[in-house]
Amino acid sequence: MTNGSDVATTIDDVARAAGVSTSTVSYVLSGKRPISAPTRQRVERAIRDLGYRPHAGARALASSRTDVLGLMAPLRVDVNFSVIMQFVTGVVAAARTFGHDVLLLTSDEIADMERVASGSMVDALVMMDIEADDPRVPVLTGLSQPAVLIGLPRDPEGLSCVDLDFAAAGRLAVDHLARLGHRRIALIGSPRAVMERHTSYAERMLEGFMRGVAETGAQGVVEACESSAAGASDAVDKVLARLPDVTALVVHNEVALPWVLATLRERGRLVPDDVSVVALCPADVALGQLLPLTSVDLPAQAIGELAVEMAMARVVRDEPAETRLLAPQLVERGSTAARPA
Amino acid sequence: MTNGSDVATTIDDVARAAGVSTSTVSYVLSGKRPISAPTRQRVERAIRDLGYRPHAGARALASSRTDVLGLMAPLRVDVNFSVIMQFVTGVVAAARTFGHDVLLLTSDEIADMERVASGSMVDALVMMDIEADDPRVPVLTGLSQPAVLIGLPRDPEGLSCVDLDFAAAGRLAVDHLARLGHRRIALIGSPRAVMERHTSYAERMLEGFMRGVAETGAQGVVEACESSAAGASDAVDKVLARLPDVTALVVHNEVALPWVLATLRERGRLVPDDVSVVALCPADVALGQLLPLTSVDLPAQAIGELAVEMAMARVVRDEPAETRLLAPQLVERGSTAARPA
DNA sequence: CTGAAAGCGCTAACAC
DNA sequence: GTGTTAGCGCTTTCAG
Repeated sequence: MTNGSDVATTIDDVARAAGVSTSTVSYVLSGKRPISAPTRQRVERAIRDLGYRPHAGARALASSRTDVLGLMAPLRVDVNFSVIMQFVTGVVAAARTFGHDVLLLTSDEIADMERVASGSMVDALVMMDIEADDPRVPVLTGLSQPAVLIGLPRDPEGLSCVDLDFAAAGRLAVDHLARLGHRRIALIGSPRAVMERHTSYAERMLEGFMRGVAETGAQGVVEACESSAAGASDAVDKVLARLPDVTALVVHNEVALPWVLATLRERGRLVPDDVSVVALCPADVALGQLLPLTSVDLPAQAIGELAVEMAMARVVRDEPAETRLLAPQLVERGSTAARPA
Repeated sequence: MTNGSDVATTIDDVARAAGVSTSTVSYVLSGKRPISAPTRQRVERAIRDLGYRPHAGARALASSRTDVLGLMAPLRVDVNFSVIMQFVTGVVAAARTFGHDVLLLTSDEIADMERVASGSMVDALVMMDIEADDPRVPVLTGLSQPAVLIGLPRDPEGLSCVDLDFAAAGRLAVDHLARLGHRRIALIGSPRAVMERHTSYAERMLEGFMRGVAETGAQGVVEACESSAAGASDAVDKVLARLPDVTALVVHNEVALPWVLATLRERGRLVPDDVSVVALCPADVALGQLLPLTSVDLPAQAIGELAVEMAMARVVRDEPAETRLLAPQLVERGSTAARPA
């Protein structure tokens, strides 16, 4: 008897059916005050029998909590859909474990952010694809909901941040290669557009790479890389032109990865015999290549989950903002070897 | 003076500031009754000055409209994140043009669907990844919100459906190849898991392909294909074993595409000289390969947009359900040629 | 063209 | 351990 009609059953219907007051029903639902076992059972019975569902809007109005999380995942040029989706997946899954749903925004417009926040549609916001001087950050600070940034702006202004420690990741990749004896190392990085808008992760990765080559005394070159077959072979060729005896590549571009490898083969450079390759990408991408790649893992899904946990900590327990940079992990899988003689 | 404090300004504040009644403010906002120019301006001024935003929950409670669209995009095994994201993008963008936001569900659980619908969190639902006998469909029918399926179940039960006409797409690919003289054609399709759960698009594609080979009197073989380098080369090798003199391939697997092409090269089969390839995928994927591929376009984003339009038509204008299958379009790009002598 | 006021369905004091 | 009730902020009759 789950209410076939079109007028939804209300909390009062339940109360009447269970022979209790509305507040009692509310309290068995929220658990915010003790209810005797018998009443609780009568109420639960009535809820089931009537197929009762609290009205989200009414609840939000009365409690000023929406149980919805806003996720801003701007789909800018050259972002990798597949990786974004991994973040999103992590966010949605984690949100559900906190009883929250996710409102998805795919623009990077401040206006959208404000609409959702000031309109009280969400309890908190998670923002992806943060730039060094992201204009959203100062606005975010003024909102009444807490926000978590996936990425690290130059000035977090007291907001929570979470991300892979890309600077450490860049270093880690270089250090691994240096330890294998490599002295000429190239970074095949993000598309130019990503760099030009000063995307947080790309800049930090670059910084870590540069510091790595500097401190190991290696010779390093950097090439941006568009996310296409043409862009990848272009980048590889430029590297080979600038550093003909390059023996190691760090690749930070999931889409280009297959094409980078294909181009290397075409140019007669064997991996890992002639040239070692370290990828910075989600593990499944590294594993899905023809030759499983040694990689620094980008735990996109885990970062998404963490972002939600940090957001909920602020919503529920009113904890202070914090910044968490995950230590990178390198897994050897066979695309790296000692420098050729 | 956009209200720095933490208590949000209400419609009453605006009314007071503008020297009108609350209903007048409400009506300038909704446009549901004529307002004289002077009052309208006073109200709009007050709204701007106070930085007023209607409370979404209150509005939903009073009007029983949420201006939110539910999108169920189940992340099942072997779905292609990148393609899903294209659908999602289309849905979100289109929703915004109707003044709606999007609540994203990534599970395929009926319970989640019912929660957001019965809890009045959404005005309508859009469901992706529909199976032939999808258990969500009968439940959907009983909800008070309209739903649009992206895909085509065996029995739509009066729900709106929209999708590429995959059967026609399969036929179109085969017909194109047959016209070029090809007589032995293979379909490299979706991963086994996708077929096994009777995913709507995969089954219809297969059906179109089969009908195509049957009616053109060609010889056809079909291989499932896992979405990895290994899976792709495996599928290609199986095809070559079963049909050594195959001269044409239809590939319906975005992720495997690069690896299929790589494997063909490794086996010494040149595209399009020895073997023609037609891909069924979004245009950008076909264009992003080393050799731009002749393809039947999967207009994922456009389908997402259409789904929203159909949903809104039902919400706003209460139009009846309809099924729309988009006619496939084939674009020649150089991966297909006449059958070799 | 504008106002007054009755809810929408729920939560959270405040009572007992 | 339970009930009563005053809002939460908005929409929408009903009146004028």
